[in-house]
Amino acid sequence: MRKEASRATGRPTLAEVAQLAGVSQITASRALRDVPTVDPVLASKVREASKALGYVPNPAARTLASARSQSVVVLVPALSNQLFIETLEAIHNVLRPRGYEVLIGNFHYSREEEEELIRNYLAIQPCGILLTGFDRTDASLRLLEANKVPCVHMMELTKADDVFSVGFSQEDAGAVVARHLLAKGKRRLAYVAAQLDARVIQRGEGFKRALAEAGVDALELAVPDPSSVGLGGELFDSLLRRHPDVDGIFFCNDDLAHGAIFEALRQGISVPGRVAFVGFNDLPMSAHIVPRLTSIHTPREDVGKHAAHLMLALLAGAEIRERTIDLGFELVVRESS
Amino acid sequence: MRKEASRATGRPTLAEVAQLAGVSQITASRALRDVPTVDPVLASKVREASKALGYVPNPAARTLASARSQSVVVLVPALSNQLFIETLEAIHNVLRPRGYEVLIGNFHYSREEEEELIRNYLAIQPCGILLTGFDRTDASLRLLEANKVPCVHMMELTKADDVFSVGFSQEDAGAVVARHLLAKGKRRLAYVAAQLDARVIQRGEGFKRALAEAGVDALELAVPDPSSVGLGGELFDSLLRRHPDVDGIFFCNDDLAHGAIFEALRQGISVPGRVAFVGFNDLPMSAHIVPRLTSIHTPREDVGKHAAHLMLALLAGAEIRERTIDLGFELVVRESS
DNA sequence: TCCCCGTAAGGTAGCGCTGTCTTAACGAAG
DNA sequence: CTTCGTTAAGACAGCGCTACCTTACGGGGA
Repeated sequence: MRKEASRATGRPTLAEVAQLAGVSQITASRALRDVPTVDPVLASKVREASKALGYVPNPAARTLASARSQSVVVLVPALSNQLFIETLEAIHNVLRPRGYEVLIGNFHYSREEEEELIRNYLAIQPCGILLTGFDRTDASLRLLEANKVPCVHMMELTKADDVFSVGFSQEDAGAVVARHLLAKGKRRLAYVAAQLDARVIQRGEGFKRALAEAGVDALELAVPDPSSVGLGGELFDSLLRRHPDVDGIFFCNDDLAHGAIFEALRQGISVPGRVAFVGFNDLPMSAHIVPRLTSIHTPREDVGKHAAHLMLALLAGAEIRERTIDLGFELVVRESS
Repeated sequence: MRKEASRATGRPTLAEVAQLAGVSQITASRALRDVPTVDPVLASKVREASKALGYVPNPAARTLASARSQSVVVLVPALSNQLFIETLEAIHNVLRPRGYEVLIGNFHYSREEEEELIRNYLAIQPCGILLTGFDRTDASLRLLEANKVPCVHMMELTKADDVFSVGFSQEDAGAVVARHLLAKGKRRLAYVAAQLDARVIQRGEGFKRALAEAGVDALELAVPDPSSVGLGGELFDSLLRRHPDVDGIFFCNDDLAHGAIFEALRQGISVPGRVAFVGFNDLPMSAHIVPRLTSIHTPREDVGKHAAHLMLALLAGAEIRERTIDLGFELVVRESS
């Protein structure tokens, strides 16, 4: 029986579980955390008692005592992009069933905002952080370093082997698009981009490098504004005015490409007859739009899944052989090119 | 100076702030929480000391001591629907700057999964819960009741005045669409729906009721499958086969309508000439698709914003006069009807 | 036979904060 | 001048859990 301290939550505590199981509190604690030094017989007694009482551990007490929460923070640059939603969902599906809380931070493509989020989230003593890409402020890096929180980087890869990353080569994807458009006989090619984050720039680099290797010049129209369907139409229109002879466009994401398709339809411009379009990410809509959009299919769910599993391995203190997981990408050729 | 207990986090604690400010620990605690019984002079001393040390409160300790966390749980039926993303973003923008953690639970349109989430999230002793709609299991209701967590319901409204809700009338929105299509001279009208949650059904009821009042029969094609662009095309196609004379369709959301527009374009069916389309939610793409889609614009950001503010008022113990906040909706007429 | 050491269980003492009760101080009323 | 009520500050005792250290026990080697 518990003493009637008015501040108690009323929920069963570890002490009650231990008492019912006839062991000490610390043994019950160890049994429920699967610490291997506990006699299996005692451990099962503890689990029975826990179930009988409907015991649920108090995360706050655990965090306070161990100076480490069961929360994993995930920082993404946007939620408006369906891409990251799918990654987050995959992360959730791995971590939640294993008792981890997933905290989402949206830094709106701002390094400063990301730094602020890191600063704030460190207060809750997360057991791990999943980050998007590698481009962040020095202060962010120092904070992460000083707090010794395991980090996994998503979406991009790196040569550095002291960091963990799960993703694919954005540059290679750009190059594949370039070669695809060249193979289709297109020669007057452009990269149209918005929201110029590191990955968007890498895609463009890969695209332009592959064109240069083929001896073809690349046009480019890149604006820092947030990406949107409407912007895609505008950018296509202004590119076309400046370069009426353009015959192939690589958009840095599908949203822009969708907007361009609508604009082309309005202007009566044939796609891919007069100009071919290629998008990036392969959002669900791209398979249905008229004309269906050729796009790079990115493994965003798998990125989330693998990143979460890598984090689990780090938390378990496992020896990691592969610090870089390249999940590749796939060019899905459809009607628009 | 702190004693060198190896288990300490190394971060400054409230005790150190209190010592530097020359007050007791509890006074420092009260000062930083803006408890009104603290002398303003002492309070400002405490705030200075806190800033000087770079003090950040430990949420776990606070939660353990007060038996209530600074976390607000938000339960939504889906993240794949852009609608809820915008609502979540608005909630974040209100609650995070005020020191609350926002925890997102996605119950995938499953009452059972929602119940499970409620059960699990109660373990962290959230200070409030934001819920979507009113349709949940009895066990869920009992859990919420028993734990005395303040709740705010989003998206739908209710007559019951012992609950807090922020949203708009889904039925009225359906009725407005019906009257709009009738005004356009359409007489062979259908409701096409997927993912039949309470709100989708309410929209259909409003639509059909308004048609009945005008003496017009309503066709209906409703499937429980998850909504998607592809499904919209399929549903439109099968409706058209069964009822080639249909001349106006209300889709339960924009995704379905977009898919139908693509399908119509493929089949060479004129929209709105032969059949008019109306969507629901007014996603960004609807203003750009060809033809631009008529839709009900729903105030999802405002729903999030107002729900969060209502929660803040509840947490502050304020007296709430308006327990129901009706934010309305707007029919945006475009080319498709 | 004794000692040492490895392993499993327990005792103890916090982690950092806040609820509750108590005390101190002060002005107003009798 | 005393008494009382009110407000502000502090003392104290946990909240529920786990890290750390200690103890108990048994087996193997000298």
